[in-house]
Amino acid sequence: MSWTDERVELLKKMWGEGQSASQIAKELGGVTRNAVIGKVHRLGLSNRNSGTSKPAAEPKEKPAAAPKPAAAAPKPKPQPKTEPARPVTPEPASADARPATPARRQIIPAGQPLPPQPSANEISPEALAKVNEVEKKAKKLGLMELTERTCKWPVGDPATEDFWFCGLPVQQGKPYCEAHVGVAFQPMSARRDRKR
DNA sequence: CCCTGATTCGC
DNA sequence: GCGAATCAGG
Repeated sequence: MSWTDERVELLKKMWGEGQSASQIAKELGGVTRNAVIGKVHRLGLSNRNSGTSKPAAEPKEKPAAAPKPAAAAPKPKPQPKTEPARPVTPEPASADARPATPARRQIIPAGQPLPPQPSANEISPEALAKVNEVEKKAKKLGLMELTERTCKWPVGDPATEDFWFCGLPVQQGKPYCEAHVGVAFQPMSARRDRKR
């Protein structure tokens, strides 16, 4: 595959939209992300610097480094960092209004029976919200579909048809995705309750 | 381990 | 010019 006009334009477009090199490569097909990045650089549009701690030049070994050609290209439209914007959907699982009592909420709110909870039962509401949210977009994988890098957080009752594993990309090392890692690994501030 | 972009250098 | 290999960071 060669860099035809069209392909280059798609590259420019996608890069401008903030797509990653690998995504662009996938879209284009026939090229690797390396190729894309290389092309991006050659095109001189690698501008996506926004504070990456790397202002100074790398003191590698570059004898007689030619100064960058100060070709001033007319840039009336400085591509502002287009933030993809997360369409966060705050889904109030339960509209339990309690204005008079801002007290702590019950344990786990909505229906889903929480899986293997270490022992603690006080997980940050934020983490829980995240879990509830993430379960909506879970891959809902079956046991056989799990791999080394799919979240193995179980949801539902194993005795039911309504049972599946999260399946989202795990967080480096951990067996769970980010959201589930949040509720899985608690500081173990568990309080031995249930005084016989 | 997964991902990201950046750079180098033989082709 | 091209892009795999490599590097550097998250």
